Amino acid sequence: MIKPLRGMKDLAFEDAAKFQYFIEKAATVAKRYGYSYVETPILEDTALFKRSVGESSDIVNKEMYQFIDKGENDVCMRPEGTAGVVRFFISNKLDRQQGKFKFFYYGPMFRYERPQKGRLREFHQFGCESFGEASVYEDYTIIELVAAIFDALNIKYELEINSLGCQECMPKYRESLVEFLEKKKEKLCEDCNRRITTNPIRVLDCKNPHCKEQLVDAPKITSSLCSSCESDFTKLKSLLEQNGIEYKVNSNLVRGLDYYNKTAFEFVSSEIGAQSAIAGGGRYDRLVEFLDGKPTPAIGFAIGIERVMDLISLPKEQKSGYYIGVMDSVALDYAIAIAKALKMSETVTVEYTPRKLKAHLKAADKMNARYCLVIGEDELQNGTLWIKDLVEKVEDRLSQEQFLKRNKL
RNA sequence: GUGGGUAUAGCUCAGUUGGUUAGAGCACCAGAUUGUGGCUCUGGGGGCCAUGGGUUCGAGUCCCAUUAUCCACCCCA
Repeated sequence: MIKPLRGMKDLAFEDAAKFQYFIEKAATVAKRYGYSYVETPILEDTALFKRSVGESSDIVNKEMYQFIDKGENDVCMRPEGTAGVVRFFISNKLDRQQGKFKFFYYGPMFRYERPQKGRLREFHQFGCESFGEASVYEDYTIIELVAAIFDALNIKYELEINSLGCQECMPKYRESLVEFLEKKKEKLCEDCNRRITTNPIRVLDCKNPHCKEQLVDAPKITSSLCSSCESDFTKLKSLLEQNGIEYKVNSNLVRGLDYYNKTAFEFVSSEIGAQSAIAGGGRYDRLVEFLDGKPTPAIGFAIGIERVMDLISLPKEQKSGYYIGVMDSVALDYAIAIAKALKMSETVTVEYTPRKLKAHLKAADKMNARYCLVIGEDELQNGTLWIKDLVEKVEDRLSQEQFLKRNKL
């Protein structure tokens, strides 16, 4: 038996319904915030991700589905969504226009990781990217947008924010952090020691309790910000407060992708296991430039759809549509013709196996149909239909014309 | 990449210290005075006990390997 590949799942039945429900809600909210839909290719030039996500990140280092295609191009299945949208933004020369552009997208992402709860190799993200707006009001608004999506879906979350500083303050902070870490070197774990040179900020994020202990009095980025980053961060916090969005400052919050600067945020759920980040995002003012576009400030986020799946409860489904059954196979042709007309406007299921009335009613009930329509011997003889409303519990016998007229067909 | 757990019916799981024909619930199908649903009762179909090796008179049960899967580390949404 051929099974789906490791870390890949079929999406069907209730999960499929939840997925569509999520997309519908999220897209509706995103559109209200001025975002329009964009779909970019799943396969991209490997260089795109190396240059955007960053060579130092694990994603690029060891998790990419990368291969050489038949034209000998080095290609890669996208591990995240932002790079593709930024590439689209630049390829279409939108960076040369002065306007502001906002896009939302959703679709599959691929990372070659060991699967566990909330972590698949093929997973889906819904994300938004806003280009051309440097104001901190946009930082606030995009966080508000994520919150609005979760609110629309009745999902509980905790919001954590941080500022990663800019070109001015980040390098200085980095220096002082490295200095601090060098002193503690022997007491830190292997991974942390490696990170001191590769990506020192990530040390702050280490889950090892011994490391955490050592890092208590590490210099904090939030107290090393330059005046403009500092005032933006303060403004962001007050905007969140004014608008009733609860948050916690987490000065150890580091986004795993190299392109972030200034505002970084994460939405976390305590109800879904170890992989608790349900959305993450932040500002990436330098990324467009890195990818050969004109310098353009930008900010975005992504929601992990699978992570949020268990937190969604679908509205209860009402009985609807028609079930058509026959008690004798001679009536089938007749049933099919009626079904064809009905299908212009209704969901219709025809059972081809002749059954007793009781079995048909049972089946109609099982599939949540509103109406059960049965053609038996009597109906066949005098050209009528027997129809029962499974909700109102009333039944009727109509001629075919009467029935079609009643349904305006 | 590193740990640990699990693998028996379509699904959720029982299965005694190894012992005859493999169990339940759910789901499915059929019946319970002639053509009336959701409840109930009765019956039925459905298993290479993940795969491959061992140990044994005898293995679903014990041992080894492989594979899959889950959870955690790591990483991240």
